[in-house]
Amino acid sequence: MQYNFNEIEAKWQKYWSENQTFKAENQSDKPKYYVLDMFPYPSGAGLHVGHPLGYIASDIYARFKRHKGFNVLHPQGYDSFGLPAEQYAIQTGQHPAVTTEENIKTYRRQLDQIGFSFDWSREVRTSDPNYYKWTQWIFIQLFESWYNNDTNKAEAIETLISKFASEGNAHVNAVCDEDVAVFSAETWNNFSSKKQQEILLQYRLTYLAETEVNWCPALGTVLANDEIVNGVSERGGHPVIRKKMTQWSMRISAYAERLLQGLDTIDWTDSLKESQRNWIGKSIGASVSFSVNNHDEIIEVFTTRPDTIFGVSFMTLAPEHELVSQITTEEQKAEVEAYIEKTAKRSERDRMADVKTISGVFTGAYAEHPFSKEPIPIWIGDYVLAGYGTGAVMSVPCGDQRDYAFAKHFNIPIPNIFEGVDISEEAFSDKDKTVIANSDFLNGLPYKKAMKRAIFELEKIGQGEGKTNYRLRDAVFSRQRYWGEPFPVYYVNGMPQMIDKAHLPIRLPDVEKYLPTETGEPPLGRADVWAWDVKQCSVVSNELIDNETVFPLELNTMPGWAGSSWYFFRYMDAHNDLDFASEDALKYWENVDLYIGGSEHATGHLLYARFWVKFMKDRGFVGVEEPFKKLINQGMILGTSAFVNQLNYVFRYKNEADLIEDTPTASIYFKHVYISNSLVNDNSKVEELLFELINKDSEYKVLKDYIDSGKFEQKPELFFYDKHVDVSFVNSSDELNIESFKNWREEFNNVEFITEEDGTFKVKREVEKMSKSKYNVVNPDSICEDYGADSLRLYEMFLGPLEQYKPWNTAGITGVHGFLKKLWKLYVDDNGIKVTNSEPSKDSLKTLHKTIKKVEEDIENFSFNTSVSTFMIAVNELTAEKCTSREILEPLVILMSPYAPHISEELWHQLGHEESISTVAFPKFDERHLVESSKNYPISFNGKMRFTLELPMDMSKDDIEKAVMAHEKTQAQLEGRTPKKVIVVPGKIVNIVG
RNA sequence: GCUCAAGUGGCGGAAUUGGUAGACGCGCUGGAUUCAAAAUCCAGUUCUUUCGGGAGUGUGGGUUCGAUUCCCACCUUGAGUACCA
Repeated sequence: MQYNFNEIEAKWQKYWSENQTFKAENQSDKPKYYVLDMFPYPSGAGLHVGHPLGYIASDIYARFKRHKGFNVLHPQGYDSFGLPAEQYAIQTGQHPAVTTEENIKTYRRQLDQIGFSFDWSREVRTSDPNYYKWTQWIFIQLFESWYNNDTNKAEAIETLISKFASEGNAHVNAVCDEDVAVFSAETWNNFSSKKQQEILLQYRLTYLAETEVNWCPALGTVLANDEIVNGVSERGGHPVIRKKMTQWSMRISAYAERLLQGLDTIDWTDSLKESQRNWIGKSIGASVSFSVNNHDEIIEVFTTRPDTIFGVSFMTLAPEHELVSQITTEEQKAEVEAYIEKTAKRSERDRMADVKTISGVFTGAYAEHPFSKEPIPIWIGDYVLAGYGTGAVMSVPCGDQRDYAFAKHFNIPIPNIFEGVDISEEAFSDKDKTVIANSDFLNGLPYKKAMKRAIFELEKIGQGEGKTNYRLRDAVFSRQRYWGEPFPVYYVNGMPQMIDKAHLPIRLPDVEKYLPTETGEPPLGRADVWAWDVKQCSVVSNELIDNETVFPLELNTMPGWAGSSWYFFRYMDAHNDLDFASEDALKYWENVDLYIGGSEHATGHLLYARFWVKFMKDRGFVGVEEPFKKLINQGMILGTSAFVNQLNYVFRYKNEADLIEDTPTASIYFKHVYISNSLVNDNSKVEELLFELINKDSEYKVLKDYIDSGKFEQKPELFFYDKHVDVSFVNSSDELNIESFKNWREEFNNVEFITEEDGTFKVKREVEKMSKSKYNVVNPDSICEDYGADSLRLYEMFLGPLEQYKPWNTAGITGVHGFLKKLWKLYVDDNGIKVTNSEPSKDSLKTLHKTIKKVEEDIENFSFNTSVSTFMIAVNELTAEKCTSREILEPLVILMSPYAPHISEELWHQLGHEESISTVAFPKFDERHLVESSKNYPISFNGKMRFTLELPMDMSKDDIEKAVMAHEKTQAQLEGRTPKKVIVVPGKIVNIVG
């Protein structure tokens, strides 16, 4: 019987699906284990071989845990809201729901053929109204909550309202907007309802605010900072400008400290935790208020070095700082305005690229030093960022290199306040070695003490206090898109109102076009039926808006991370209509034990999900503080792109007089000539071939004309332009199939090739991200067809460590495929199964138990690549031993089943079992089988002598000493010296000392 | 600049409480089988050599009887982040 993988795989995939083999129950006697993949966005291009890497890893782990007796939840779903479907809809007019549905079908088919053990009965889709109903519900809960700093958790907004009604807001310690006015209980109660709502909005965990956003005119939407790369949009590369808009925001800053602390409780990689820590950006210091001379204004700054307060010799404000216009003197006005205008023109990019240039302007105003009362000149400079801290700094040139450079540049004095430190060349910022001098009450104090004292004194005079600052800022939650969750919000007198839970979901309305409206409103502005009738409690036509019972609905939609911030809870109870998940299900599954996905979500999804979970915990909706206990980042599988070298000749003009518009060169660009990669370095040969071509073909006469004109240097310079070629036209020796390439597209029909002498044409190779546009995509479908899903699974694991980035190379798959054939032959021959009940040999028992031990360790450590090698060795050894013993071969096939489930399941049934292999217990490792009879002990003697001595394995320490001593005695006799003393060191080594 | 990760044959990569470096696979070489090819099987494959051996895990030091593994400095590559006061 042959190893017919296609037949076997189809058979068992059908079996698993029909028998619901991997359906997880919400209660069980077994311990629970939750293995989750980051769910995919179903793109139109389908899966390539890079996508399943993480899924294969998590599937191996999930299957392993089932063998180990766990009740495993291993679900999958789709993050199906997103920009690509919308872009496609804009171009084609197709409803995103339709294309999304099609893409999901492709994904499902491709996932199924790889044989994952997903429980598809729990599938979720973020764009499904039954799912986003609960996304909307969570949004409402955020709206109905505020963050109480006293209890350090989120509370229902009603508790805040009753506090306001009974005592005002003076003693309320909440995370809120900075500009909240103080009011008494009486004033509160006399406020109009609208005024009350306005104030409450300043406290809610999601709130409307006028925010400066990154507006991308081409996409008609707002982008998050992490969606902008180098000043242009990540998708499409369109320019991005700053614009003010009223947007929903999430008060994630309330959770900054808990998000930071929580990192210590979870098992994530250090690098990932580090990037979250950096993103949160905690710094401890003080805020200090400086009064401005001759003005009422106060400038507040944040500093991490209050101990250097006596070193302040100037202040710097960001050019965008709101006080700049008020404090600037008449004389300086023109200069300051010119500077502000100049910096506003510079793009973020320019400002970043040009860190070294120092620029700034004096405002003419002076602030007063809180202690010395000396006047301090106030400058503006673009090295101070409006977005961080208060947008103003107290500049201490002796202690901060940027302040130092600024002071040097503008000849501002640099007072030294450090004991025994030379600051003539650069600033001194080593906190540990700091001793303060020339600083009144801080003299002689080291950094930490000086800092405490400074804060104490500042508080005493009411001009400052200790403060912790976070870089993490509130997250904008509105998107001007169509294909996202609609907000369950309507507006009465401009104030947002939440729609009651009973009427959710608020479904996406139909629109004619998916573009923003002509007036710049989001696409939902095009909807005709998009108003809320508070009497009927339903969405009605816009025409009925009457300011009494029918009101306009929110036009924005939620961002991509809304649906992905809580989906792991929905899998626990995916079909619940009454709740996002039942209490029992939440209590049983708790949180994700193992989460596998890419590291690109380090500061996006992974931070937002943690934020939402903490909020849901505070409000009692869930019982866990962190969503993902353990997290593994799988690396990416890269593609090996192929390029043809397109010729490009550049001619340099001889005489300046001939230059056209100062361009020193003229170039000819040979669209139709490609040159084999191994020839590109041989210029003389290229020229020879090319000139041959010129004489032959009139199309290249222009080159001849150039040369004959005499205006140019004799020798043109040669450049090559790389052009992507579909990798399917290239064989493993980098040779291009010229015919296929010519037929690929019309423009290539008549191209010329400069080939090797043997007529072959070599392409250039480069490793890049796998992508449709780079024509380097390898499709898993064809791999499954040619080698089978088990081969694909094993090979993806075998490629290298899970976390690493590695290029795909289809050639290598023959190795693991050959191994599977060997495995098959070990069990089955032409007459069917050949496994017998014969007694296993010692050697085969040893092979088996060695394999059990290694594979179990590997899975626990996620070193799946070395397991595959271990299997190969085991099968080679058992084949060599002609092992047919059931006692060996049955456990072996269980070991294999997480990695290669189809072949294992088939062999398991051939061995006469009825039940699925996935329910069988993992083989137990027995150390006794590994015990060797003897072992080579390395013996060393003061580094001068070294030999090995073969001794029985089960010898005691004393016996080893005796044996080595005996050996040493004979050795010493032979060499005519006195024997040395022998000491056995715990471990593998024996030392002999003099 | 800072933070993190990593440098081992032609290639992907094994090997750490410090103990025979290069497992396993690809590729390559030779052989068997075949009319031939594919497939399969067997042997070899770090470099070097006067066939005794010698060198060898990015570079230079150090600790150790012994270092791919630990320490110091440097170089290179990748990732993240960026004027964070």
